[in-house]
Amino acid sequence: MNHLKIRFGKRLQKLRADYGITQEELANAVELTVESISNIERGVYGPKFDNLEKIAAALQLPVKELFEFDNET
Amino acid sequence: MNHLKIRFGKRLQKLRADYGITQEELANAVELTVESISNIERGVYGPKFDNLEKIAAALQLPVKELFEFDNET
DNA sequence: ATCCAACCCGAAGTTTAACTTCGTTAATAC
DNA sequence: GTATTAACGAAGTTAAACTTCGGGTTGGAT
Repeated sequence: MNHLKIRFGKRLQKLRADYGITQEELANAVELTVESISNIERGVYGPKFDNLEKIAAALQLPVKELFEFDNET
Repeated sequence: MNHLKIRFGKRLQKLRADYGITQEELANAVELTVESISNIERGVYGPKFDNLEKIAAALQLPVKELFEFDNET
């Protein structure tokens, strides 16, 4: 239905909020700009593979958690 | 310990084998070359976001399944 | 009311990961 | 011996990911 990028972005936004950090703090941890984090959360683009790993590490989560969407098997 | 790319590649290789198709057949379904599938399975690089989605679709799996590794929480 | 923090949202430019295209090698099976 | 499947390198191309500007909005302090 929705793109993966959109769903991933929303999922990231929620997990980051739950973790209690700002886009800027996540950006620093992942070594990206705030704008990039914003773009990723809005589904403008997905992160490249290396940054997927860094994002999961920053939030202290396994990568698969970032792809755990509602309504999915 | 191992890179995400390596673990992802191995996971993909297993899931593809379980699904019973060749690299070439997956490549056709995803609109990539066989060499690219080979590179991804060997962890040379990870797929871009759009192709992540296509790979999961081709194997009729949710994306998160591709990141379900052994020994992980 | 205004300052500030956090974030949204384009547009235009840059970088480099992802991808392709060659070619070679090797194992298995028929 | 020849298909099939896949590993593996190197060199070149493409476009997704990322940056850098800019301006705009919201909500909560002071």
